[in-house]
Amino acid sequence: MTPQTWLMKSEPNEASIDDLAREGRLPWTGVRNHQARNFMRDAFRLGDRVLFYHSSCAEPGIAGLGHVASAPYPDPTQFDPSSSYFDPKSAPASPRWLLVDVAFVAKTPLLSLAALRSAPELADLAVLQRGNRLSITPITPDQWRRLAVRLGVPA
DNA sequence: GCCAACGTTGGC
DNA sequence: GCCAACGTTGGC
Repeated sequence: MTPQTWLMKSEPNEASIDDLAREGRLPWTGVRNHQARNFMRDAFRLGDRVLFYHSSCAEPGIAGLGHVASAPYPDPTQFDPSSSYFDPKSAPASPRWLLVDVAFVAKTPLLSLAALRSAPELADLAVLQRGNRLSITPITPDQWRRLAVRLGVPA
């Protein structure tokens, strides 16, 4: 089966594409939204493509590529009282929050949010829809082909 | 800092 | 189950 593609938002002051490039792979900690968690739990497959999106920063946009590098497993920060992601309602026997590891593939020239919005052929991206706040959104195969052109990478 | 959008909480 | 209040996200 051909890999699916996901857009995953990260605040670069927490984890940037440069952090991922340096570390090679990172656990995608901190997802605390059921819909985003369910994507990782139910739909992610090893090797799926990840579009690494910088959010809540001076220049939001797609900053690089990765791939899904693990099966889903419990996010350890939910059990850590010193973590801002601590969830007192979660127990190790029945963890509420899962994550996957994401591996580095490549940095791309920043495809900024402004550039995404100004590309008519990308207007259907979920991340551009009014009111969207979801930190993980699916990218269709056709959307990926159009994005690859803009990113200057092979589809 | 502002604020639109949307999710969650909790009283009823 | 309804819904008002409140909290969070995230661009600007």
